[in-house]
Amino acid sequence: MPELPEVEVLARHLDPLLRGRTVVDVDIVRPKILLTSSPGALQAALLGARFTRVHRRAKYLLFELETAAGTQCTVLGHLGMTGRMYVQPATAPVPKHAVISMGLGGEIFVFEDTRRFGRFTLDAKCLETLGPEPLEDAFDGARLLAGLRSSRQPVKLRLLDQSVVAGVGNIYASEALFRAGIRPTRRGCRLTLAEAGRLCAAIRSVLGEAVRLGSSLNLDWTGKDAAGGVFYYGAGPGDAVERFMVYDREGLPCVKCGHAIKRIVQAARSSFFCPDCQQ
DNA sequence: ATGGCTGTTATCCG
DNA sequence: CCGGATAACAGCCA
Repeated sequence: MPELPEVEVLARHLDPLLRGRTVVDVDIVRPKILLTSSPGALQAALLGARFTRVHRRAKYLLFELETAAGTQCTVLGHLGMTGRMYVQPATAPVPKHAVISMGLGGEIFVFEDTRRFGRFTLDAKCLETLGPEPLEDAFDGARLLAGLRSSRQPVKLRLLDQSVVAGVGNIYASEALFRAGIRPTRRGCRLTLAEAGRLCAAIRSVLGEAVRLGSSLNLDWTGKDAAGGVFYYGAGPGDAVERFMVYDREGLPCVKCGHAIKRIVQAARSSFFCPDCQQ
């Protein structure tokens, strides 16, 4: 489920559920998700620790804890492509693809991830190279343009580079470029300041709207019933919420001009755009 | 049913 | 150094 809005909505969901709760049991099912932290080190940090805050940076969930020893500690969670996190009753069966679970006394905090691209780790190195948070004031057209100019890549691929702007993924990159009227194949370093300003505004609006929409919905966090209703909201059966304007709409009419949406492949990933609105 | 596709990203090669 | 390809995985769809 993981781009900035989905991670932000999840952090807001988990914060009140976990804050103040104490970890009484830890089950690390897939130690590969720990990166460089050892299972023993993570176990030691978590066992007896109390959650003090859950928040987000880029696509990472940040779990702030006060350890049993009384020290402050941050655990990073990343959902990869298919990660989910939720709190379930202790009596419910732990899901097939659980990678780690933590007993909270009466309830269990579960991280499940079928493709196992996710992470749950004490290793904070991956935060060091992240670019600006797109929803913060410091992110503007000039800041974005500076990032776009650091290579000759197509602008779509620049947006996926987390050191340029943090939290944009494959779906919202296409959506933002559509809103800004910029073709994904344009070299990022060739954009004008005015175009970068439009793209910056488009990124902020598309991410901001998705956070607001996701926060307003009553989501099924386990996703067991609906066909993936939690992620990229509006996919649920009978749900009339508009989803995307170009992503996954190859051949369908552009919502603005009616021309058929095109799909191209860039760095082995699909990009979608309107050939008329995005010259 | 086989192969191509999927919301991520670290690493490997040319 | 740069940028594209691949690998890490499992499931879904045509």
